[in-house]
Amino acid sequence: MSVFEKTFRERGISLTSSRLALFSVLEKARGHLTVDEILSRARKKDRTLGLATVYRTLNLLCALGLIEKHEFPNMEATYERVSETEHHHHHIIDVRSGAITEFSADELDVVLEKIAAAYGYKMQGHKIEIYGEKIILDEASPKGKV
Amino acid sequence: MSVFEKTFRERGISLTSSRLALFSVLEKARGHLTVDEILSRARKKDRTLGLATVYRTLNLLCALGLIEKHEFPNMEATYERVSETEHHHHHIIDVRSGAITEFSADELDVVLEKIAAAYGYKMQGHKIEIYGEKIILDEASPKGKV
DNA sequence: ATTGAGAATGATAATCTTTCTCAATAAATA
DNA sequence: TATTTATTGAGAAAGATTATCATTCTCAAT
Repeated sequence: MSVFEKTFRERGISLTSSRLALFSVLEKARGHLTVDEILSRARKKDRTLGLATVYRTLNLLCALGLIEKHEFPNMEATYERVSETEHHHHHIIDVRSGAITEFSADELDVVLEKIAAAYGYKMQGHKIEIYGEKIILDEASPKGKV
Repeated sequence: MSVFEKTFRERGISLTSSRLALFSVLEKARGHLTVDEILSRARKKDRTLGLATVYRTLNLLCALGLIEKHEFPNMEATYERVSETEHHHHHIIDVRSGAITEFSADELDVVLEKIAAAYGYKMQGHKIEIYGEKIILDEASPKGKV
């Protein structure tokens, strides 16, 4: 049984065919999915799935901590499964292409926790985004162009 | 002359009464302002100012690096003047109240730059958000409640 | 298996924020 | 001051998400 399904059962939340179709898409997917990608993939399993149900289910899964929503500037929102095995990760956003690269930086957690504490907060979560440009190893320069 | 005005002159960008009204609001304000707050404050100076112009000018000021846009989950977007004197800062978001606290952590910049470099990126900007709950110094506990 | 109460659904309307369109206006330059 | 061009305001439009509501489904108790 999938983790999503297990969580729903444990919590006594109804398992419907819409939800199972969405579980399958989200648990199977690698990386970030937009709402439309999620809808069209899930419709292959459940032909009548509606957009509102997708939003409702995504919100529910976020609230349960099973998926994460990502909103980067000038980009469509995306959703991603929270892995049980992999660490919490952060993102490098390519300012040119919008490409997303993930990285982990667990060593920063304690630093951020201390900062939070210094301001009287108990840290519950954090988010780091690096915006940058891909370094292109220049193939032209060596030729000595003026 | 204000920094905003100076920048516009240097770049040869038109100075209109709409823009001057908005400059005054943004340069004077402390902290984060929503679009509606900005519009209503600026309308006191320029009675006919339109919403579209507010958005256009905010986008322009963001592009020039004079203000920053902040978008936190489930909150209205806010804008904030980029200070010439203060450092770049980050945010602690109170998950209960939505209150925003600012902090600086320049020592993390170099760490993030290294991470970016390790992935082949030249860092151009970064954003750190800490989500947490305010620690309430409990006044009841010391009484020894069971 | 059947039932009944409540939860979930799909379709669509509504909402909210932001951008677009375009005729009218204002700014900058000569 | 005339001319050229950019900017403006108003409202339409777009895009994303949520609300509404009658219908359908789930699930525990029969």
